[in-house]
Amino acid sequence: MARAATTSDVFNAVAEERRRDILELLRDGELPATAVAERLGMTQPGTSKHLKVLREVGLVRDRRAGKQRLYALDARGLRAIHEWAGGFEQYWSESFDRLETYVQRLLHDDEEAQ
Amino acid sequence: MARAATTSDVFNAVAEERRRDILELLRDGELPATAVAERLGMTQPGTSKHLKVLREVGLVRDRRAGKQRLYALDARGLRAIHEWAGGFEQYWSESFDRLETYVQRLLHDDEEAQ
DNA sequence: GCGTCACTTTCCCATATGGGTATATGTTGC
DNA sequence: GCAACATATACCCATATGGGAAAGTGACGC
Repeated sequence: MARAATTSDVFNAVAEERRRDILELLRDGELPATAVAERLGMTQPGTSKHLKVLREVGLVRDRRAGKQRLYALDARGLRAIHEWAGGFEQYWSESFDRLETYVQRLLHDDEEAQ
Repeated sequence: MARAATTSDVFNAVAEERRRDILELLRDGELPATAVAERLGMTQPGTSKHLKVLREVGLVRDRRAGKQRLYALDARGLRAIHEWAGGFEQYWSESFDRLETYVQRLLHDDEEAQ
């Protein structure tokens, strides 16, 4: 097997930095595909592909406006990520304490080794 | 170019569900690699590879304990993800409203088209 | 209908993945 | 030193990626 498809998951879709950039950009409002490409300095076909991935996982919506296709953020899917990471909140608060315990254990092990 | 390395980012590391499972498991405390494999029903080499990725991005730490190697969660890196997703919080709250606007615009477009 | 603009899709490629199996490394106890 | 146990690495494979270039689709204005 290979790596999971980028479209299999919001997590996978968002793993690509370019796509995170796109989402951030779209916070300011709808934009046509070309504008996204320009503002992020990406090629037009490249942008189109990234937008497709985001569309497939439901993080953006698109609507036609004449020849243009306007892309808009649909951030609801990001909530799952926020909540998943939030489930670790107490642990990253404790991390310093834990790290200290860990370091002290290492030091202790060294003493024993000598 | 291919997809970004799984070790290039916390986002990429966490895109793999198996690795998220490992992190969740380690919330209950340190575990030797074999225990992780057993509890998640993964092969030993597979687990070892996933743990390596998590180690390289700093989401787990390991220490030797005799023949065993105990892995512990270091959740600090997940904070970045939590905060990044949190930056969209107001948007997923608004999403229903936006979706409505969007749908109405679609309906409107249809009317015009007829 | 036709040219043009705005995109999307198709191809091709280099790359790295995750999974399995087999093998190597490291540590302990005798 | 050696057997046994705990992990890590090396190999192999199928797969999908992101990027670039080129070709295809759709909508508009004349």
